[in-house]
Amino acid sequence: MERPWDVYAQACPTRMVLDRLADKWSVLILDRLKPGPVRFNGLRRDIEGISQKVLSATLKKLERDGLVAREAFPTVPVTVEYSLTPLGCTLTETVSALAHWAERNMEAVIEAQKAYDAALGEARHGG
Amino acid sequence: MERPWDVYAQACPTRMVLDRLADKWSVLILDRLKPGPVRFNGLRRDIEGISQKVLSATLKKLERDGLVAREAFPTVPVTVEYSLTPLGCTLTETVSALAHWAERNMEAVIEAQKAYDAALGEARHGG
DNA sequence: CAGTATCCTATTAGATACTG
DNA sequence: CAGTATCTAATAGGATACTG
Repeated sequence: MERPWDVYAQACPTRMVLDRLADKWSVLILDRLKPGPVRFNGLRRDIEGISQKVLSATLKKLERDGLVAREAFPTVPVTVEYSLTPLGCTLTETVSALAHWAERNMEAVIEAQKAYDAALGEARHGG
Repeated sequence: MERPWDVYAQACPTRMVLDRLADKWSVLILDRLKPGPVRFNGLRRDIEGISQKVLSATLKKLERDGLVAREAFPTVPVTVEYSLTPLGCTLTETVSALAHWAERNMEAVIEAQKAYDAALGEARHGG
């Protein structure tokens, strides 16, 4: 069963790409992979709060999109390294810009939230 | 009840901001607001596939974050305009970069997906 | 026009246990 | 180590009806 979003994503592929990026975990994984290859459990440790299941699923999507490469080494037990593809590299530059924006403007956003919430409280008491 | 994500978002506010951006609808709304103010039903029409409920909720979040401003005019029936705040404006520049990346690399992503899916099919038949 | 409220289903995500 | 499978709880989102 297709959801409306899927239908529109097909009509406008940009949305499809955006849909992949519009995922907090993807952004975090991409960012974590920037310095170099990382193993599955390394990612799991670094990205606090992500479950094994979601990490696995997200990596698969990123691999399918050609953003992340998976390489398995025939050790015992098996070792698997995830790294950025060239395509993934170009993306992380943009993603970094987003992360930097977040860092720079985090406080402004938090202030805005406080003001908004305070105004709501005012409205409730005063009106 | 707090989900793990919320806990980590509090510890790392960048994640909180990222969490807001990591939403396909937010990106689309921000982008649609770039040229100038748009009314509620205007957004609803322009952003195909979004429901009234989700549009309303997303706009509220964006307003709370100080990214979008809401102005109501005392007409009958009431008219409401949504526009970017200065903070929202700075964000859209970064978001645009992301959209442009998507446009430029859309084909590469689709090719990667095809290759990935084909390889899976091979594996199933051959292995 | 610009929403809110309600109901209900579908998808997601967490916990846990298991495997090569 | 690097996952998959299964079950379940929570949430998001669509459809619809209603309001100032």
